[in-house]
Amino acid sequence: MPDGVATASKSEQAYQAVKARIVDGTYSPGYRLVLAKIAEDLGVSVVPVREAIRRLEAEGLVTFVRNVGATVAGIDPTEYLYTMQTLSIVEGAATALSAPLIGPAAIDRARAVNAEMRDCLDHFDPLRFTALNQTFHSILFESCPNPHLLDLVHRGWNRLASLRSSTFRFVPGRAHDSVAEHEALLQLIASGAGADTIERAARLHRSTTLDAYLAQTNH
Amino acid sequence: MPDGVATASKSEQAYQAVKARIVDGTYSPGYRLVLAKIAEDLGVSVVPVREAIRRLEAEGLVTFVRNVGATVAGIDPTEYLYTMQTLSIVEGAATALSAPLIGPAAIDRARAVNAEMRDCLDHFDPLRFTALNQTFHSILFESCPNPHLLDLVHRGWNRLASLRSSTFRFVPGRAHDSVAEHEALLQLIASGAGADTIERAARLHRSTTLDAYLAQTNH
DNA sequence: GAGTACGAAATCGTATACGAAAGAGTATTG
DNA sequence: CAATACTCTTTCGTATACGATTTCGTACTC
Repeated sequence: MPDGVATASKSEQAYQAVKARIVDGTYSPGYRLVLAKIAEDLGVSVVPVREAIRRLEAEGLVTFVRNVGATVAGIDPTEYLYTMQTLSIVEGAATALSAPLIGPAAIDRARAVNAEMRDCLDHFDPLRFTALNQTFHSILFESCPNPHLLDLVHRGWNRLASLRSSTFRFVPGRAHDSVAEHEALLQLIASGAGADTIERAARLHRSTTLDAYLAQTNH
Repeated sequence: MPDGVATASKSEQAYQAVKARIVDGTYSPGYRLVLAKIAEDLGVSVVPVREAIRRLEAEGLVTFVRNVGATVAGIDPTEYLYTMQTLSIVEGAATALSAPLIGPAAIDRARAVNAEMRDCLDHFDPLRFTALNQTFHSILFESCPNPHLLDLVHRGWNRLASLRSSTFRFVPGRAHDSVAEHEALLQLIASGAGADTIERAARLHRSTTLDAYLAQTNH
């Protein structure tokens, strides 16, 4: 036993490392992922790297073509639309299932996060706004008792994270609406509204973001 | 070039082969999947088999523990519930998105399939009933224009197929209701009902099946 | 000059081999 | 007799090596 903590497998290390580089934008969409090169960079052999890449492919973060190679998944607007639509569906449902299990403390936390988001609008801090936005939504859906559904939500967010770094542009007007919608959503949850109502509101919130994106790019 | 058709990779072959054996019940839940043994059976080495197993793990068909091995995924009622619930959500949405794109011809086909299902009830042919049921639902959601969502639906069905072979018991009463619900669903779609209405109906249909299962096992 | 055929380089796909971890069974000791 | 330590077996994890496939550059021909 080299140390106290359980050492992650090489394959897992490679997965985490490559995923991190994709999500944070070091490897931007279209970047060619050469197995041998990544293996050398990480100090492991190609076999675990290959496994990591295929996992990332399954999550939609990379595109893999047989006998040709892997590239960081692209960003075409159609893909973005489909991903957002799917996320709106699964996240809406996850939020609705979470709602009855969200305690007053979590609601307060979410409200505080949303207040910070409002501040970010005044100080124009899009990066922090985006990070807080993810935190806010996490609070709402993390209590979802269905782990499969929760996993789908996480995958959707990851996918978007990799796309966002290059395509998402902060739209002040939309961001303002977003904060207001968040508050409305919290009130719905606090008031013990029905699952259908909450699901509809959560889904609408995301759909509206999608519409804003489309209006911005596709005119 | 060995032959005209594109030859599948060993890894893909292994994936298909093991998946088929799980879905058709040759490998039932709990079955221990030893890499070396499968590799020998399929006439390939362990590397592609390992890749196949990990893909199946990502789809929820097998459980994998590091340094211990893989087993065909279990069937505990909680898992079943979560899977069905998730499927009801994504399939409901996929069906709603499909609805406007389903032509009269497809509706007729679906109606014919449903009629055959009714026959199966008279002749008591649960196996064929189950197969037809899948065909029926496929017709409804296959037109879904969102490929990500469609993929989630397929994964859900696969997952259930592997569980069903050992847990699902055919319940005549429920099956009868099911046929009636199918007809109602078709009428909704044919009448051009709104997406919300169709989604709700499709989801309810699956939830009811889930309830029937729970009533049967969890008393 | 454009298009095609050929060959070399790059990269992936998979087999083989060996080291590492976990589990089972057994001997030993209190 | 129970508990523990130890070894042996099984199986996985990963490195290395080599064959297969694709791609790109270059020369050749029409």
